[in-house]
Amino acid sequence: MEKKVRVRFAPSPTGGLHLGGVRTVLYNYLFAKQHQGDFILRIEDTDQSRFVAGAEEYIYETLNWCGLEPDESPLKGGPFAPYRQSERKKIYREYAETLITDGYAYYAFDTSEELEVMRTSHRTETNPSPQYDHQTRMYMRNSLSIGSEGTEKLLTAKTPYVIRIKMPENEVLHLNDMIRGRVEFNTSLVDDKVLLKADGMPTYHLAVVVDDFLMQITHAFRGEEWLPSAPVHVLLWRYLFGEENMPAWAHFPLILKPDGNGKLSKRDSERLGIPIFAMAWTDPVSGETISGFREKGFLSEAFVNMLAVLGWNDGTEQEIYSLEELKEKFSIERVHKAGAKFNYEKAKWFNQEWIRKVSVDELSGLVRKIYNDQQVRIPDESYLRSVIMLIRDRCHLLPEFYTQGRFFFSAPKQWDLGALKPKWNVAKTSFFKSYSNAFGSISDWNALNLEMVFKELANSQGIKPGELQLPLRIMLVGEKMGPPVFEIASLLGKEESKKRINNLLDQTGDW
RNA sequence: GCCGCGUUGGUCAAGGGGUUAAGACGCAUCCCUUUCACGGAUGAAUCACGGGUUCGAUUCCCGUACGCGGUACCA
Repeated sequence: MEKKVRVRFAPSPTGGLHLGGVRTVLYNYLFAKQHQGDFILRIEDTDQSRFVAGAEEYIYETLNWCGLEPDESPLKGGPFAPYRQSERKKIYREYAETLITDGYAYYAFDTSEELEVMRTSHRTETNPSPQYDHQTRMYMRNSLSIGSEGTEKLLTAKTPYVIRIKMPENEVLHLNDMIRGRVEFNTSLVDDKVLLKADGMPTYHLAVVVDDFLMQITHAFRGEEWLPSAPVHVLLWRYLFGEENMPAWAHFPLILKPDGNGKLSKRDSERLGIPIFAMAWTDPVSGETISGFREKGFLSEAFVNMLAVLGWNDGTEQEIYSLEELKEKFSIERVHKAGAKFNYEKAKWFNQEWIRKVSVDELSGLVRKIYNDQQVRIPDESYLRSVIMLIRDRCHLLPEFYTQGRFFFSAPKQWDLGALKPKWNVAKTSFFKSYSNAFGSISDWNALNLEMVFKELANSQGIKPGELQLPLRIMLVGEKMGPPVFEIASLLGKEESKKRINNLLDQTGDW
C-alpha cells in the first residue's frame, strides 16, 4: 500500500515570485496531481526581520492566476494547520531540545560579534570563510566547550542562545536525488548549522524537516541552491524521525539570466527590460515596481507552458502543452540537471501560440480590459470578437490587440502620406469617388464582394487594382499594417468605410 | 580556498558506443501578400579540452578547464 503523495511548495514571503519559484510550484503541482496527491502551500516566514507586507497575498494571487491551486494552505486551511511557520513556533523547540538531550545538538551562546571575531581570526588564504564546525566549536562559547555547569549558569542567567546541530566528523552521507541520482557528502565539511535561533524561531533547516514530517510530505522538491545543506536535513531526519521515513528528494536546476551567467535576478529585469516575476510586484517600502508576465500581456497558459518546458521535455517534439496535458506527461526523471538561461523571445513565442489557441471568449475579456485602459469605446461584444478573430494571428502580447486593432474603433487622424503622395493622381481620386459611391449598390456587404467591385471598377477605369489597394488601406487604417484590406472594410461597415475614404479624399486637393 | 552540481548550435534542447547529431526560438535568404504579420521553403551555426577503454567515442571512465550554487541566528 503506497502512501498518498503529498508535496509542498514552501516559499518565504519576501517579495515577488520569480520564474524559478513559479516553476518549482508548477513541478510540485504537476507531480502531485499526476499521482492523485496533495499539493500543500506552506509559508516559511521564520525570519521576522524579513517580513514584507503583501508578499503572502501576492503568492496566493500568483498561484491563482497560474491555476495552481493548493489543496492545503494558510488561506484554505487543512488537516495539518497552521501552515504558516511563524504560527507553529512552539512546535520546533521541543525537537531542538530532544536533539540536545540525545547529544546531536548543543547550546551556543556566542554573540554575533564573537562569531565575527572567529570568522576573521581563523580566516586564511586557503580558508577564506571559516565555519562553526568540529574544528572551531571547542574554541567557541557553547555547551560543548564550557560544560554542563557553565551552561546551566548561562541558561539561568537568561543568556541568549541558539541551538546548533553537532555535525559528526568524517562520515559520508548520501542522498538519492530523483534528478541527479546519488549525491554524497562528507559531514566534516558541513558546519554546525543553527537550528533554533535566539528569538526562538527555527531556521529553515529545522523547520523544513519537522514540518515535512508532521505534514506527511512524501516528496520534497526544491531549488538546487539547497543541495549543499541537504546533509543537515538528512541527519535531522535520521535523528528525529528515521531516515527511512524521509521524503524522496529532487533538486531542480536554476533559471539563469539570459545573457552572461548567474541566477536570474531583479536587476536583470530592469537591465534587460524583461519581466521576471509572474505578476508585477511593488515593494511596499521603496514603492518600486518590477513588472510581471501578467502585466506584460502574457496568458497564464503560455506562462505555465513556457515554464514547464524550461528544463523539462517529454522526449518528443511537442512544445505546446496545456496544464491538463502537463499533468499527464510530466515526469521528474526527465527534468534537466543543468540550469537554463531564460529566453524572453521564446517566451513571447509561447504566448503567440496560446493567443491563437485559446478561445475567443477568454480573449475577449482580456482584450476588453486592454481597450478600456486605452479609453477605447467598444460598440458591442460581437464587433470586439470579430476584431479579435481578425487580428489574433499577428499578436504576440495582449497589448498588441490595441496597437494592431485600434483603427477598428476610431478613424485614423493622420495618414502615412509618404506612401501615398508620390504616386497620387486625379485618376485615383476619381476611382475612390466612384468606389465609395458604388457602396450603395453592394447589398451583401462582405470582403469578397467588396473586392470584386473594387477590381471591376479598377479595370474599367484602366488602373491596376494592386496600385489602389495600398491607398485604400491607408484611408482605412492610416498606415501600412493590418489584416487584408477588404476584411477591414467589411468589418468597418459601409458608412464608416465611406467616411474614411472621403476623409482622405478631402485632402488630396492640396497635393 | 573548500564542498556540491553542471557542460550538445547564440538560446531551449532530443539523442546516448557506429546517426547526414532531431526539433523549437532567434537570425539570414526566398516564396506568399503590392501593407504588416501569419504561413511555407531553404540556409548558417553544436557535442568544452586532454587522456584512457574500445575495431569505433558526442555517448562509458579519469583528469583539466569553465560556469553555477553553497560556505549567515536568509530562505
